[in-house]
Amino acid sequence: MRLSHYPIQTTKETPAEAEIVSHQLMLRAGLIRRLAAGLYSWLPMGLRTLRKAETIIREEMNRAGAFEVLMPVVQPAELWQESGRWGKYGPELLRLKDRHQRDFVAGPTHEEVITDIARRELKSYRQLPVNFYQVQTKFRDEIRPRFGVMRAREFVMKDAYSFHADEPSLEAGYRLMHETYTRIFTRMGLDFRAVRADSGPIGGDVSQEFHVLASSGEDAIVFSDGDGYAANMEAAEALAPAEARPAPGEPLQKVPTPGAKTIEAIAKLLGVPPQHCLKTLLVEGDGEGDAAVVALVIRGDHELNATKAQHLPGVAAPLRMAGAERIHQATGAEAGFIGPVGLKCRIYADHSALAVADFVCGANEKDMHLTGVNWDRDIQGYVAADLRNVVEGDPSPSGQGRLKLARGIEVGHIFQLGRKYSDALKALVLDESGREVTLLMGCYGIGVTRVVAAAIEQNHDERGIIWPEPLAPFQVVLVSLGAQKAPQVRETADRLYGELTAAGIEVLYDDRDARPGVKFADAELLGIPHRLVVAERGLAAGRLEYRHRRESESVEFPADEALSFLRARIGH
RNA sequence: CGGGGUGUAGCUCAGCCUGGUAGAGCACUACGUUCGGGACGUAGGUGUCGCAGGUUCAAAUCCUGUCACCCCGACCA
Repeated sequence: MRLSHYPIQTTKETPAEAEIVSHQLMLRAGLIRRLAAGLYSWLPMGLRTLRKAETIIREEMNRAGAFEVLMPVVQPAELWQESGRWGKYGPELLRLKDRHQRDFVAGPTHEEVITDIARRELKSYRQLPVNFYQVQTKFRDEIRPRFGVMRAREFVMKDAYSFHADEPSLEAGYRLMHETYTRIFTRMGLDFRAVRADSGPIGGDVSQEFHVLASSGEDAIVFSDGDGYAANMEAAEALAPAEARPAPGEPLQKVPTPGAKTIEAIAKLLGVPPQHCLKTLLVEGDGEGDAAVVALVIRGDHELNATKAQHLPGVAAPLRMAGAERIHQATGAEAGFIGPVGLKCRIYADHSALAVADFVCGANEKDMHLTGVNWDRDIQGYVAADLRNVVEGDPSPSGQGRLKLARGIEVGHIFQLGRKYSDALKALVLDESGREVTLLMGCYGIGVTRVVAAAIEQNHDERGIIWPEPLAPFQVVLVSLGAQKAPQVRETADRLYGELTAAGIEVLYDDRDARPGVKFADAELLGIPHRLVVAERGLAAGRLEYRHRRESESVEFPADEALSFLRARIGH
């Protein structure tokens, strides 16, 4: 492709709207343009990369025996009513009416449609297992779209759905997708981790997320340095401390703590470390009276894990903190002075909070705290639970090593759905003995547009993008310098362009009448892996210049060996 | 949804406080010089100052409303 005729506009200045580096670089390199909040157009250069990602995904899905389909973006409300999600899905679901006032949705995902296909097409266990996938546009009306295509409202997703007659088959299909995703992200040249995700009350290892590691990632992920354990923060288990709790050594005392509503303030005021202060969070319960709130007690230096909390019996899901009125009703005090002593509501205490003796907590009385508090002696009827986020250095739940924290960008999610949709939509097949059985389902997503952004987030420098080679829009950028006044430069570059292209190499030929600085800067901003420079200087000696985007020094080589030289570099 | 902020040329922004002929840089067009790391000169085109009302002799500027966009928050008492 000749750059002189390629519709692309790069900019030196960073657009004000872009906060993270991938968004900035995608705009500066002219890969995408914003149409409205969370809606982006892909321009030719950007689309080439998006297609590369799609192609890798398709090849690996096909290799795994999945079948590509294409389902409608617009879906009838009836299907969503049938699955129950019409009522449950919040404002993220874009609802539309057609001219006949019939309700439709812009599909945020396609479980309903694929299950409808399955119940029509699948009649016998002999047709199973089967995996259908598509690469298609989704719409989710995000509260706050941001970070460009990283969290857009409209985005391209590869979604796959597998159907099985029994659990072992579902598990095998799930494992196959795990392998397939690993192949996909490996082929893309990304540094990624598969982590356990929150699998809900069902339990078991049925949901995993694939994260591209990047310091700017929105998600906290956790992994062990001593074994294979990896999970996202929501799902990462905090073990109970191994050491036994010391015996009570102090009497229970009430002390005035005027205005000290935070752990930090109390720790400072009373001169105790935060881990000896326990904080009591009141959340809404799922009942009336004493069951209207639930108390959660964690150590002052720990954070509540909302996902864990909302799975506890008696806690309303989704988790909501109790309002000031509820807090007053349940404790007689206000937030900041709450403690577990004397509470009538259900009390859950985090394992690590239970290991503390002679601790400080709120007195359930304004401007008062208790010191020398002890479990069992002063508080009874509590239940031990895992309530907190793990912290760096916690022991690995699977036994070996300590936990480390990292940031990740979720680019894939695989899930054993079970019968949730097949039950609701009555997707059944006949088994070997002629009995009707409900299909088991797995679903597997990859955010294709997000993968592109994540690749940049992980691979860039101050000059621009550094594409992993499998995702680069072009493999080679061929730069001619001074072609206007040196005909042999133009001739050589033209000939090289023809030869390399004929050899099947994707070449972006910068034949523009621009100054060297402009050409180099654009080549680096665009992140093309291999750069070939044709200039009068080297050509006089019969030499060309090569440089990889990741390297800082160029190398020269004989001009007539260009093809073999490049082939060796590209591995083509 | 709550709080904060911004809307002026294709882009980045100044001008607004203190009302008086709409600006700079980048980008774009032409010509000339330049040519191995985002050149320079000359000339040129470019605007419903987000939109609607209001105040005023006069509004980008003041007032009211409205729309759009951005940021923070919406668990950590």
